[in-house]
Amino acid sequence: MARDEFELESFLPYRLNRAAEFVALRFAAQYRARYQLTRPEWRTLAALGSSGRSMTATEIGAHSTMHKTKVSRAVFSLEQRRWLKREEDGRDRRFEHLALTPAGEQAYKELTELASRYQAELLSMLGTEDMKALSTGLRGVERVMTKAAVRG
Amino acid sequence: MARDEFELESFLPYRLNRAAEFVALRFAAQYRARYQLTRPEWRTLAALGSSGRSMTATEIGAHSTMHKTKVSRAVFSLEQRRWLKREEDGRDRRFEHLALTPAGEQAYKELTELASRYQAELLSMLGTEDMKALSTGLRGVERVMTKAAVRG
DNA sequence: GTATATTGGTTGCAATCGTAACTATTGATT
DNA sequence: AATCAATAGTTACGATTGCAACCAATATAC
Repeated sequence: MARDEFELESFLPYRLNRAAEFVALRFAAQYRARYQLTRPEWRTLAALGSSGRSMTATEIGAHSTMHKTKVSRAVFSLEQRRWLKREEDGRDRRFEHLALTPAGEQAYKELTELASRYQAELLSMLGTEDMKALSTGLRGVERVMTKAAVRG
Repeated sequence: MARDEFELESFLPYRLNRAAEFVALRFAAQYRARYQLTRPEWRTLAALGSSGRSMTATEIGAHSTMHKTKVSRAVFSLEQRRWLKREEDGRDRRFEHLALTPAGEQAYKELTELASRYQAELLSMLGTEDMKALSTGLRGVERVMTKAAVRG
C-alpha cells in the first residue's frame, strides 16, 4: 500500500470539476441572460427536447442526474411558462408524462442553436486533438458510470 | 451558419458535468463520512496542503475556483477545528496568511491517502488508455481556462 | 496631505438546494 | 379484500449558496 506524493493538480475529481464548472458557467451565462433560464430548467428542457418524446420526471432525473426535487421544481416553472404540459397516465395515475408544447419546442430549437455554436467555439479553442481525447476519456467515465447507481 | 442536429449526449458541458459529478460525489461520500468535511473545506485543506506553504484566502479561491464567500466560510470552520491558523501580514494588514497546523497537516496526509487510493481505483476502472485520453483532454481545457477569468 | 479608488476579507439576506417526511396510487402478501 | 410495501411526485424545513453591501487597509490622484 505504498503511495507516492499526492498532487492535487493531477487529482481527477479536482481537474474534472474545474473543467466542468468553467465550461458550464460560460454557457449558463448565455441562456440565463437571454432566456432567464436556470440550470435545472435548461437541463430539463434539453432532456425532453433531445429525447423527442414525452418523459416522466423520474426519467428526466435519471437521464440528467438531477435530484427529483430539482426536477420537480424545474418542471413546475417550465409549466408556468407554457413550455411543457403534463398528461397523466391512464393506466397508472402516479406517472405524469411531460412533453414540450410548441412554444417549448421553439425555445428548445433556439437554445440548441446556441448550444451548437458554443460547442463549435469550444472545439475551436481546444483543437481537434484535445477534443477527441477528452471525448474518449469521457466515454470511459460514462462507461464506468453505468455500472454504478448515481444521483445528483 | 449551418448547423446539424443537436445531440445532448455529445454536448460537452453536459458530459463534463455528469462525469465530474459522478467522480466527485463518490469521493465526497468518503471524506464526509470519515471526517465530517464539506466540499469547500476539503478543497481548502487540499489547496493549502498541496501548496506546502501559507496562502491567502484569495489565492485559495483562485486556485480552486471557489467563490470568496465559500472560502471565507471554509477557512472559518477549519480554523474552529484547529486545522489551520491565520497570521496577519506585517506590511499589509489586509492579508491573512493561512497555514495548516500540525493537526491540519496530519488530516491532510490522511485525506491524501484516501485520495490516492481513490485515484488508483478510478484508474483501474477507466483503464490506462482512457485515463490518458481524459488527462490530455483536461489539459487542453486547463490551457483554455488560463486565457479567461473564472470564478466559482 | 486629503480625497478617491482598489483590494482582502466578512456578513446580511434572499434564493437555491437536498433530506426527510408526506400524499397518492399501484403492487405484493396473506 | 385488507394490509403492507413500493413507487411517482410534491413540499416543509434546515442548510448551503452567492450577490451585494459592507468594513478595513493600502494605493493612487490631485
